[in-house]
Amino acid sequence: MVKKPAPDASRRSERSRRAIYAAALALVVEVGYPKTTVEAIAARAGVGKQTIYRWWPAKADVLLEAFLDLAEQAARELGQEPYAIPDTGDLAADLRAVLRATVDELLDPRFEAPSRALAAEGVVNEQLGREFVAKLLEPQLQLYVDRLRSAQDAGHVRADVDPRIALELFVSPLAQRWLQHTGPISHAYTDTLVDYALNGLAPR
Amino acid sequence: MVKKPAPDASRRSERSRRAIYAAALALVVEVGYPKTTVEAIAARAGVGKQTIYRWWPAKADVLLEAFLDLAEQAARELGQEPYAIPDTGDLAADLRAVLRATVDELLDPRFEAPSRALAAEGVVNEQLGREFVAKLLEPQLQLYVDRLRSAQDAGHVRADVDPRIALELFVSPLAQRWLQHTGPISHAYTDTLVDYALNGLAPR
Amino acid sequence: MVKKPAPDASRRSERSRRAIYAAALALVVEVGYPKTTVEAIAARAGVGKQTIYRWWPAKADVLLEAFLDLAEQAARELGQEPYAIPDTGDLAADLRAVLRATVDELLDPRFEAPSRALAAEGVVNEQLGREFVAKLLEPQLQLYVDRLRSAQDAGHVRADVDPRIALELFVSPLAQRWLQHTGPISHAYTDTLVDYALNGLAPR
Amino acid sequence: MVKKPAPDASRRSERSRRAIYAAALALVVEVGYPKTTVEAIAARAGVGKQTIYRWWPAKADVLLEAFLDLAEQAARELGQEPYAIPDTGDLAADLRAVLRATVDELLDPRFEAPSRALAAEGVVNEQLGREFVAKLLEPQLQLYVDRLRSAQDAGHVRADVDPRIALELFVSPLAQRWLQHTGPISHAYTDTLVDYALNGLAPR
DNA sequence: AATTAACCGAGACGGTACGTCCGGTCTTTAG
DNA sequence: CTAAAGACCGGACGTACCGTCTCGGTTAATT
Repeated sequence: MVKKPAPDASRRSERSRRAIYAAALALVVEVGYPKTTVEAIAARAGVGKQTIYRWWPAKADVLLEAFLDLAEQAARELGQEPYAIPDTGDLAADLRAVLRATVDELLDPRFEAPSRALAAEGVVNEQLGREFVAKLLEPQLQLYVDRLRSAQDAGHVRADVDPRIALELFVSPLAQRWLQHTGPISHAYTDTLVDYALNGLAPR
Repeated sequence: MVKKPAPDASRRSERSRRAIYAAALALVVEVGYPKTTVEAIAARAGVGKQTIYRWWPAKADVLLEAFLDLAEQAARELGQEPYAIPDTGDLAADLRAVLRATVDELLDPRFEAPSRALAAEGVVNEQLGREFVAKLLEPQLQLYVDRLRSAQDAGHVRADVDPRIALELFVSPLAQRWLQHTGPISHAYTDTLVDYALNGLAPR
Repeated sequence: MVKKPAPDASRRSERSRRAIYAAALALVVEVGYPKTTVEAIAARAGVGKQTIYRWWPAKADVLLEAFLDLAEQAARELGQEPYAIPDTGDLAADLRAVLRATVDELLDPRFEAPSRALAAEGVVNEQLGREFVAKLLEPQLQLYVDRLRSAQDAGHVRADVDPRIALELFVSPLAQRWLQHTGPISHAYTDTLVDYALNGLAPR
Repeated sequence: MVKKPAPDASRRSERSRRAIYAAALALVVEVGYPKTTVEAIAARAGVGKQTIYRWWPAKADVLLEAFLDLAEQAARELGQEPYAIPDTGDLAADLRAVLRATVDELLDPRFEAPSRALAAEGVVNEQLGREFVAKLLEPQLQLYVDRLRSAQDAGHVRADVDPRIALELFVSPLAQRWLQHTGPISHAYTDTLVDYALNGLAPR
């Protein structure tokens, strides 16, 4: 086993890192993931190829980091308290609101191409998939867990329900429609999901 | 736009076609989808590259056809009346049974690699994705639609529920866990899904 | 040891071969040997890089073949009986004539760049050097051997002289001046060489 | 034209300079000239790359200096009065002696790799070639000029002979055989050269 | 003794070319 | 005419070095 002598991260060029993120995201949007080449990212970023290979093992990892950065940045721009589902006491309304926001994001072309690309790569490349889930998806799902627990405390959801599974009744159908084109996604659709699923969770 | 003068399908070599299916599936299992090259498929199948390009536009289409063939063959082997969900009158039991069977199939390594590969390609390649869904996924989902409608007729499911959406409460969570590695899949898990979701669909 | 499965020479593209020769020679003349890259040769010849690597192991070998081809072609153009030193009976005159012709060739820019490049590579790359000598240099030196032997038969050169060594008295000084820039080369210079050296070979 | 502000030679690290010479020579011997990289020289010498680029414009110049240093050092070790051909009154014997010594040096592996490398580079890189000739070759050739003039004074060589050309009858054949592998070199060979050539220069 | 200026080892950087691999096309030979 | 074989053009891959640059850290010479 030959290990590279890990480069000195403290001397890393911030400028290059940002340029690479931007180039990678732009190219994925413009020409799609498979036609996005490391060479093109380097050229567009005005960077040597080695600078990419020095810091990332593969194209997918570049894109993952770039996307995480984008998501973080977007979150920072958007809201002060970005990491929570509203808790107005009305669980159905809160879920409808957050799912509608998710629909909007999934339809935003700025996000669609790169996140679709990452999801695809994650399906086939398990290591990347797990990182994608751990860093991006799971934290968001955790918000649902929190909100559902709060609803359980308020007696709006059966106490024996596992929130980590319950949330999938809302989230997974949307995810599948989006990922696999198994159907259109819209506010009406997510509203319906909330309607159907919440009944199953409510106390008898 | 230059169209190729479609080759004469009647003179196509059945032997080559089967060899190509076998080689494609074997390679996807052995080295994964991205490292499965048309060249390797041709070599392994003992076939000229042109024979592949003559009949399929791209690697993904070869694999799709190969997989459809595999699925059909497997169904035929299994024998029974393949295209239906049992209808014992007990909707919950029937759904649990069919979902458990799905779990088993998803965990079968013979199917896992190629179907994962196709799903991934379908995420990013919309045209292929739609074909994958239309030819493989949707027919199976339709079985759920049928079974749910039957349950509606028997009064076990609210009449105003759209079965095409309702089925996603059972199917999509499983699909997402499998596709995105967001959690383990098991019989217990799908049983729980049926439990949670069915409550929401039952008449009050 | 992994051997490539030798490509089928009978299917080789003559067109590509000639284009590669032309491109290689042109580039060596234009930008010099070290800046002549395989990539540039391929681009200029309108050829894939692999087509070069398929048939030649290295840049130097391409150039060697290209130059041999050029030399052969030039020889064919020039004379009907190209492979002989004139034998008028006057050894000194004959040697002067052939050396003057050599000087002219060495000063011809069409030949200078590539042959200098090959000579240089041959100095450092023994395998190539030997091939260069065997295919190009030695055949020419052999002509001197023949002419000197004829002179020995005529009694104009000492019988105990080894022609293969004797020829170096005329040829090597010129070669060294040209190769190593140790002095200017001209007709007067080679005439002087013939004058000095021939005395040493003449019978007492 | 932008000129670098010439570095302060008085503060130059002697230690680095010697380490670079040693590393350069060692690498040329071990892996050959073309595979000797500036990076490897720096690494082997335990020196930053910039330290090399600060003091030398190119790899070839490093090697030239290193070799000049080696030659000087070797000469100093040998002791005697290095810069002269013996003058015993017997020109033939003196030339045989010095050429035999040259043969020995050319066959010494310590010298062969670097001097061959320099000669090769000099063939193709005129600027370096001229420096190589001026600093190393020409001084040695001048010794022959001196010895031949002395022989002319003694009446052993025709007065109208140009010694600068005459010396090439002895030296160039040896040089060509060595440089271009056109034949083996040995004491017997150089003795023969002296025999053939000297006759041509002797007064009638 | 403190300051300053340069060299120094180290190595990241933007680049270029390497030699390999494969996509998709075209050509040849056999059946 | 199909099919196998495989050469072809094109172009991305990941690697190796190029020559430049920036970063602390010595080390001398100047204050």
